[in-house]
Amino acid sequence: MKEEQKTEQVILDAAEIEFLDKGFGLTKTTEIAARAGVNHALLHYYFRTKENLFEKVFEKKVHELSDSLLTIIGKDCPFLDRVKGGIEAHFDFIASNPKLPHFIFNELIQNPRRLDKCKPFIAPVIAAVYKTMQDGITKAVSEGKIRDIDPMHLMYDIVSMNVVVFMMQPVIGEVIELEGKEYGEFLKQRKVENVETILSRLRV
Amino acid sequence: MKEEQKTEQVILDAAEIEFLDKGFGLTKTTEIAARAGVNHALLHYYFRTKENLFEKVFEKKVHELSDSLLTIIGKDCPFLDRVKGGIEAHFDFIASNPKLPHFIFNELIQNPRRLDKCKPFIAPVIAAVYKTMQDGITKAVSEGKIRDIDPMHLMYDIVSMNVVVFMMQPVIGEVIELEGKEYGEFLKQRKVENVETILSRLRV
DNA sequence: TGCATGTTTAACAACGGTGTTAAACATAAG
DNA sequence: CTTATGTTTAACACCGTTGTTAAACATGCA
Repeated sequence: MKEEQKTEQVILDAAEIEFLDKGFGLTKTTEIAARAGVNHALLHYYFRTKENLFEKVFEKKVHELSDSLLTIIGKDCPFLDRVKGGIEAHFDFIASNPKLPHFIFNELIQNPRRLDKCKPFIAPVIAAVYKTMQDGITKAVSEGKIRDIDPMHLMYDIVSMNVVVFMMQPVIGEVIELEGKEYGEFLKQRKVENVETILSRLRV
Repeated sequence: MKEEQKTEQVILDAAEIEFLDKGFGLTKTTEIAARAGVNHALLHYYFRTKENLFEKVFEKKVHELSDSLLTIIGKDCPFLDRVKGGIEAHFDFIASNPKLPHFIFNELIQNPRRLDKCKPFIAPVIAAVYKTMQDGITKAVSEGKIRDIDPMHLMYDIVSMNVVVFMMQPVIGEVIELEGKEYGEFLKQRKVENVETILSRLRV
């Protein structure tokens, strides 16, 4: 029975890699099985359909992505420091999961029906982040520490800056080398730049 | 012969819509034919293969997207005004072609071989924008009008802010209504916010 | 020992998508 | 009128993918 769970997990791990790479529509169950080092009949034995298997992976990934928004609200400290920490934490998360945003966007575009299933647990997270930010902003503004900003726009600013870096990585990776920079070095600079840009927007 | 070109164009237009929506892998040639109001045999008569048809569409789209970078360099005027105009023009372009960035990224991820074919005409555009920006920045910095910034980062900042708005539209569209805002209104605000954020980053 | 469960093997059915072909038809141009 | 070309119809071959099934095997547990 331990063996049983282990195999299921091996298949799930393989499926995660394949789905994240190619999306639902272009992933072949046979290749998942091959990656898992397992017969393709066994995959159907455990999950019956590709759709079932996908949903398990997808839900997990949606949770990971929406939870990542929570990293934007960091520890309790002066607002600007908090935003800085939040941006950096979020940046690091995306750096560790570079394919995640594109994967989620793509699946939701390709099959909007999935949106209904995950809206219930995305919405509260956004609402929570929104509220926490709102409080922080109101306080910091009243203290004259920052300029006013709609929390939704601040979230968009942060997510935009952090996400695009990694979405464009496969495309720009080689081109950037033409400029003589290592891509790793560029990423480091980019993190600093993202923080600096958002903070500039906030500073009075 | 006029008829001939017209039909070819009708097919290309239909293909463009389908490919932009679903990507190469998930688009069916039969559906392209159906949308074009044309028999599916005729499609093969004109283009022989799905791949051929796709390449025609893809090249056109890559050109559109890379050329859009040129809109960032607007008319000749004080640097900050120029950047403002550039951001707005770029924003408007993406607004008119909201599916374009995701489409291009997706195809290049799915089939990196395509990158080689379009790198030759993307690279010069980036280089041109880079150089023009570099000149503008150097001058404005020496006049004490802006803080220094790497042109590549400035490009990234602008593209990031503008692109994500429309990439997340299908996902966030409904959620944002919960906040009581019209999405159209949100977009208008977003355009202002993008300009403001970038300009804040530049101002001394 | 024997049973239950996990796993493999191998073959198969069903389906859908790509691309081909041949025959018929429409129509404009010579 | 005749020919060339664009177009439709309908049928087809080919292939890959999903999902199923039956039989055999391995292994641990009763």
